[in-house]
Amino acid sequence: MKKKGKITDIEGKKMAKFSKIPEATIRRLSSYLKCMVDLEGKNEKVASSAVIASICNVNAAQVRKDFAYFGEFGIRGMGYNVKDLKRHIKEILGINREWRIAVVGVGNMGSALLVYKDFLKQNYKIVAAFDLYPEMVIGRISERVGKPVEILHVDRLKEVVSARNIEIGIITTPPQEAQKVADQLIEANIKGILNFSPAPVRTSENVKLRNLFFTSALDNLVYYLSN
Amino acid sequence: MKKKGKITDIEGKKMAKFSKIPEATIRRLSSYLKCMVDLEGKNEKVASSAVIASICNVNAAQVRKDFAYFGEFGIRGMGYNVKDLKRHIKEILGINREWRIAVVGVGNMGSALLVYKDFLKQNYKIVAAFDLYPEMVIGRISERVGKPVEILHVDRLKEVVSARNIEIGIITTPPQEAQKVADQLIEANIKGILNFSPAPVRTSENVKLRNLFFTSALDNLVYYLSN
DNA sequence: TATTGTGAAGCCTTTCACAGCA
DNA sequence: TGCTGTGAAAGGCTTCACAATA
Repeated sequence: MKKKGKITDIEGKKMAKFSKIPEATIRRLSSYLKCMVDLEGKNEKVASSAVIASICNVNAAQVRKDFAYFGEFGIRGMGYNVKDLKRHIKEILGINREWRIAVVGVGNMGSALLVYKDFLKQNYKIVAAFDLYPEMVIGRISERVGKPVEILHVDRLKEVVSARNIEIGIITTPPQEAQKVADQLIEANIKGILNFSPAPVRTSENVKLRNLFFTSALDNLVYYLSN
Repeated sequence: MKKKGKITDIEGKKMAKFSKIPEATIRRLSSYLKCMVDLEGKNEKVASSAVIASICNVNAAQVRKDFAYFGEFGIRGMGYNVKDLKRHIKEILGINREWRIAVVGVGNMGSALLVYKDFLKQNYKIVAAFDLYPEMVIGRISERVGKPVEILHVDRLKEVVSARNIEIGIITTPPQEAQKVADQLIEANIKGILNFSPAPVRTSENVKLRNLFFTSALDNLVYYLSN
């Protein structure tokens, strides 16, 4: 950080000073992070932008520019220190602390998420699960995945979100329930929603929404297979 | 289609004549399609670009321009016919026919996908499932999800992909198996791979890859919650 | 010497604004 | 009249090319 200092340290937290960070950069940061975890697992200490670029399928200048938005993390002539870069990316993304999550809808997908190991590795902690029929859920999944969290009736959503300091809700209900659940999450003062259900969902202005549509990934793949 | 005819009909198939279609447009088409399905379910016959834009959180001009790459689908003064537009989008994406899929790795996530209803609705058909320990899988999931497809040993992948005309492989193995499975799928002459495992995967030039990293969606959400 | 950090150029995408049309 | 289709302008992102430097 020298000429134009791109980062401010406020109370020990790194923040982008110039908030004109491209959305695409943020998306790529996630993928760079996966790359760092992978390289760390292979005991690589240092990685050049060229190496990172080739793993993540992007241009090397892109990689350097993406990092440069947030500071000077590299060593000229060498590359980037894998451990340090990993730490920096986590700080930038805000995932250098635990995020407490509720899963709403404990069907097949929901129960898969309850035991999804990659969430835990990344400091994402599912601390509550809700369903319309908690007793049936327990019968359905308990012998298979154990009992990672108690399954509660969805009526208790607001109370429990508040009591357990839950900031993010994941919707894994059937599509016809998705909007209702979103409304309940908003009512419970959730901060962000990740919608796994294949239905469009509206939120209020102050609740961030991300959709994760499985078929969209397939649609995209198929388009490029067909054209 | 009038001045610059953006579409050719070759053997009954619509194709983009000028292939300079933005990638972002293709991503949005998927979301417009979900919107159309939703509106159709609500018995809406016609939708303006403004309505579609507001549901999909984009600009109305964007919506019109996206469609205009492929033809003139709208009616001035009216909007777009929901059913027709849905059909057009499916044609453009190439999902107006069945796509045969194999799921590799029948753990919690894999078995959730085997019975994921939205795939079927969209003409995505899972016609084979593979695991390292098929007998154990059957014990694990059969009483819960029934037996949508027979679970086969992964050794039979190449043979079965060929015999069943499978074009797409979905990887839902633990991360440490992902690359090996990708290599086997490539060896089996698969056309495209959708990687659900949280590990980076390399493919050969002629095999298209899409990653669907759950934590990336969370990372992105969290970044915007933190900043 | 190898590789980063970065202005500047070029390219791509979005938005505006309005002509064209049902 | 109301909404689409689209040229042109604006804006944003990526890539190039090279100075800076460990």
